Amino acid sequence: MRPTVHDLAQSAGVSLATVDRVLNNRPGVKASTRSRVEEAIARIGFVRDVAAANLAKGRIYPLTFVVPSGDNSFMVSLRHQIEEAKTRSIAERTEIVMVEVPAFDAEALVAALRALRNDPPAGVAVVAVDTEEVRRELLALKASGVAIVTLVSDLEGFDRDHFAGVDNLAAGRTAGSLMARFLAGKTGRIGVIAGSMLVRDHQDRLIGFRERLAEINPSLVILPAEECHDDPHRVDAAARRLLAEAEGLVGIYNLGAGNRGLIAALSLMPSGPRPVAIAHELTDHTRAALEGGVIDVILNQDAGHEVRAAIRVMKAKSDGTPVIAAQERIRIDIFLKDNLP
Amino acid sequence: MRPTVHDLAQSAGVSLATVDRVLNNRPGVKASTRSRVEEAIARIGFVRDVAAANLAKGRIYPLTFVVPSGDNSFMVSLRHQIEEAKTRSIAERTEIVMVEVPAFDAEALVAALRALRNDPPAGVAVVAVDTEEVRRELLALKASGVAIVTLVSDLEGFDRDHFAGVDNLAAGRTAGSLMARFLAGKTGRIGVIAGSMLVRDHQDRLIGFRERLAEINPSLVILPAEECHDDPHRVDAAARRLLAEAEGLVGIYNLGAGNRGLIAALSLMPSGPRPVAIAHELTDHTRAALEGGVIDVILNQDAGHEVRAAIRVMKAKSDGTPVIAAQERIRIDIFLKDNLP
DNA sequence: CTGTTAGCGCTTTCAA
DNA sequence: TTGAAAGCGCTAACAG
Repeated sequence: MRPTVHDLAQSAGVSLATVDRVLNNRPGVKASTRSRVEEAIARIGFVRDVAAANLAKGRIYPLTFVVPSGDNSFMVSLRHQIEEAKTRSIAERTEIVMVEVPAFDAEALVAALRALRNDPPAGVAVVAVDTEEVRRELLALKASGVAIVTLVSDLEGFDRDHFAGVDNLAAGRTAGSLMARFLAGKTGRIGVIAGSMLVRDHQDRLIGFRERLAEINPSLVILPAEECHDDPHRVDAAARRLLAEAEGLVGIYNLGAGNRGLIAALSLMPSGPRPVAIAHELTDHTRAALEGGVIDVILNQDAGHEVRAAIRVMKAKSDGTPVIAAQERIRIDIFLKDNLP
Repeated sequence: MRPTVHDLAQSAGVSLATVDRVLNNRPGVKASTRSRVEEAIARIGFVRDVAAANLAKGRIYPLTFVVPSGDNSFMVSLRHQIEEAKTRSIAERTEIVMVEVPAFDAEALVAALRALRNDPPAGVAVVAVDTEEVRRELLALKASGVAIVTLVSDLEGFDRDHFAGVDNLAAGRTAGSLMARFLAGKTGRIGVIAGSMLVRDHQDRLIGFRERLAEINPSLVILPAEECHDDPHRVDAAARRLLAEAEGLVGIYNLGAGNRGLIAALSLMPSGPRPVAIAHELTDHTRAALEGGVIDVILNQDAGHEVRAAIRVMKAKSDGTPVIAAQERIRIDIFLKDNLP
């Protein structure tokens, strides 16, 4: 039988209450008594039963997700996954609140975070815009004991508890590799469509893409990125322009959202060889485009995994429990039409 | 406050014991009383607290993994992950036993499974060889209430509770796609190395690979698969033969284990264009080969994920709790040197 | 067939 | 600074 608090109390020659005080390092224990208990813990190999502790405490984990509003497919799916997680709240002892703020709006984000100060949750998961103010606000929360998880987009050099998202530089490099390999030495122009170069993820993807493409096949000409703000209409227009104007457009990479526009433009092309098309995020639209051969590769981050990982990490951090690092790492999924889930 | 058994008992006008009986559908409750309680459950929205139940029951989940012995890197890593899981046993209330049986040895497997009959665990996860006897043995365990999870390799049409592994037909198709796309219309010969054509996984991979390659570029000639029984030395020899003999060997696919042999053979090639090389399972060796450009693509199944999924599913099945399907699905990971974890 | 009562391992008043 | 005792939500004897 694994030792319990009773065994521990007996073994240390103190009462249950004292054991509990030491275990939860609460004040009011003489240093000598404390060390006597700690010694006993080591001696009998006591490991505290978190489930029992949570039961006794009636503990639930109040967790807040702060995410962008708007109808970008990926964010829609992220929010959907948060709703799904709410479904599991009773079983997982969580109480999840989702706060939506306008995308790319630092002030709104700051306000939302500040509002959490009054009644701080156990953890905050946030799709962060990177400004000084945002960092300050998150730091303040962290200082008051809130576990901070950055979601999807990380804050460079910021001491969050965890990042639940992918390495976008690596994602860009992966796109570059696949583009170059699929073109196998061919030369020509590559069109790039981005959301906004003000967002870190997109910057990183572009940098990685260019780097890798240049490494493998420097003869390819990468056209300047078209910023379409994740808007399908603008993506559509930009893609048409690229396809019509660029002589020898052999590849096209949409590193942002708005794939519906890309798919529409590609689908309208006259038959004949299509450029290699690579985009991000698996949605109903991109899945259909992959299956139909309109898009060749989809790079994906699993929103469900991100949300579940964020929750597990916030809970773990909030009670000092270890996390399984490999489990919480978010992969850069590469989907061809052949390995769709 | 969420309703408890007390509320339920009161609301149904019965005692705690009766509530408990219907909750765990134990016998000895009049049908009318039972329905009265069930009604109350629905009325007040009672959801049972599994953690508290487990505490009261002192419940632990005895789980048995039956896996092949031998030094194939993937199986080594699978066993390592099982050991890792043991590490978490106290927290997860599991008691994990790992039984090793010689690879591909149906009789030994049957014997190992039969031995579980005396004291059946809550769940069995097994890397199964597909024979009638094995199926019969697993069915018998299932009939006595044991949750059955097939690991890595599934049993076609068998009613297991879950399969924790990848779709190998899809994996083969993915390999075929990548091979064809990387070769971009080039013609030539493709060498294939397999472990054993008696194993379902390998059959499936080969079928998928051929199919897909033929669809995309029928001019490629796929050489007959060399069966090397996952042995690095034999793989090495086979690869050398292929590289030396085959005029215009443009690609090589190892769908089995023994990648050390493949890597050795490729590394010894005179400089000049190498064939596109695709293999399975990310290990220290294949990682280094990817990084060094010796291998182009590694398809992977995450052994850690498989083990964790198997455990979660066995626990869930064993107490009738739902599983999060998307979380337990094992992906076909595609690794290039750019997106290594 | 149904109910009473004493726990599971830990926390939390309330006294001392 | 310490301890005794009641209780978290559920289960399990043991009586009736």
